[in-house]
Amino acid sequence: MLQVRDGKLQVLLWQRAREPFLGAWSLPGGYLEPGETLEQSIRHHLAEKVDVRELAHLEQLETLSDPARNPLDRELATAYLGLVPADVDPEVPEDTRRHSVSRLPELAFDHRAIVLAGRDRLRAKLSYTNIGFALAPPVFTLSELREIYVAALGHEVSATNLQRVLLRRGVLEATGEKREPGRAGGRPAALYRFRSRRLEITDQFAVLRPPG
Amino acid sequence: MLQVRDGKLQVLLWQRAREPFLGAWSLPGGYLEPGETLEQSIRHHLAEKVDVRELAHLEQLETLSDPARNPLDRELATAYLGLVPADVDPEVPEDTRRHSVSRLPELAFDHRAIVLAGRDRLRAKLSYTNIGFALAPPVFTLSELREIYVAALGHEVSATNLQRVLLRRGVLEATGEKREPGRAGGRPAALYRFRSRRLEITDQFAVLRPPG
DNA sequence: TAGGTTTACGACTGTGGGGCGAAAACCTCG
DNA sequence: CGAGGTTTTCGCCCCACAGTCGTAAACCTA
Repeated sequence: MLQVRDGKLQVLLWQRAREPFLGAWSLPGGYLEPGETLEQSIRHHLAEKVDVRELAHLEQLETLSDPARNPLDRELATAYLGLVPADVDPEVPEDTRRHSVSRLPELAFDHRAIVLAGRDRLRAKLSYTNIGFALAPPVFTLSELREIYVAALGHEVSATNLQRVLLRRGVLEATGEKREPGRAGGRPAALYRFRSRRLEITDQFAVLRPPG
Repeated sequence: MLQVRDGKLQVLLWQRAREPFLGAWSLPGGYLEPGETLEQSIRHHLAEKVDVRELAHLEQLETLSDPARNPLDRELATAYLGLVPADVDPEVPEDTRRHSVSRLPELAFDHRAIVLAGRDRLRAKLSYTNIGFALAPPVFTLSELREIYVAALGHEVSATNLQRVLLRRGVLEATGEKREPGRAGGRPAALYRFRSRRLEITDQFAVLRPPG
């Protein structure tokens, strides 16, 4: 479960309560119950830690099958990527915390690789889909959106380009309102929202398109 | 297992020998053995049907978990996409055949959706990676490569653009040789090969690149 | 040697991302 | 109430690169 907070991309982790890797930080999850789909299982286990209704996007990453990934027992795991908007701040239990993805502690199992794979998937999709809707609040200014992109992508982003690209593709639309001219002075910023809150591919890959 | 043959994108199917879906066409596969990774299991089950050494590329697609996907029993399945170059023509057993992806018969389980997902994954990666190496023979002319792309993508492709794009990206390199001026007359075509035979991303997604 | 066929390659066009600087719209302070 | 500072917005120019087209090259057959 990734989220942008305090200008950093963070991941929700909790401390394992049993062997193997007792006490180590790990991704939330658990065993699949009979009659459940994997997605239902993810939501179900996540609901024990946080408010799942805030989950704006959930997609499957990969199924790990290395026989040695669990030293005690043979175990398969299917990893999912979940995204939560930057403005939600749900309470979490004592054993659960958010960690910056750029400075992860030691993680149990192959969870470090999973987190990095999720980060990379997110970065790629930020460029060619509207997936930003799952990281941004319902309405926002362009500079707020820029900060979210900077945190998630890990490099500078030009506000000018961001606006041009997302508007041209029809990803964003102006609400018509302006942010209350707050504390710091400066021109009041226009408010935008994502036109759709479902994943859509907005940049058909560059080359070899069908003619016409 | 996808392959371009006779100008069409084809998929390897076999007829099920037991319930459920007895007699229906289905994707090759089988149960995971203890100590195996999923990829080893795929190769192992595929080897019973065809020569696995010809498999130029293999990647995981998705894990299916709908409890109703198998009417008789609860069963998870992890789908893989395998690619075979157009020039290999391995013998297959009696119960196994290749079908055009654009005209699939009734398939067992959710296998139809898997085949279409594999096709779509292939089409996307043809545009932004060098994955063509897994569909093309070791050396080829540009028009041969064009036909492969046309079959896989399902629409016309300009040979001029294909050459420019793949050469500029450094995906292709000329062998220096020319095809034997064969039967039909015309200028003899230069031969090319893929510079690498491992999957590489060659088109970093269009937008919001790091500055510099 | 003329005509047909296939391949190769150059020139031109258009789309869209990236950079930059000026203008707009607010604040605060003197 | 105006000057100066800050933040946002917008227009202009550049350029990389995909897409189109037309012509030249290099082979065949008759």
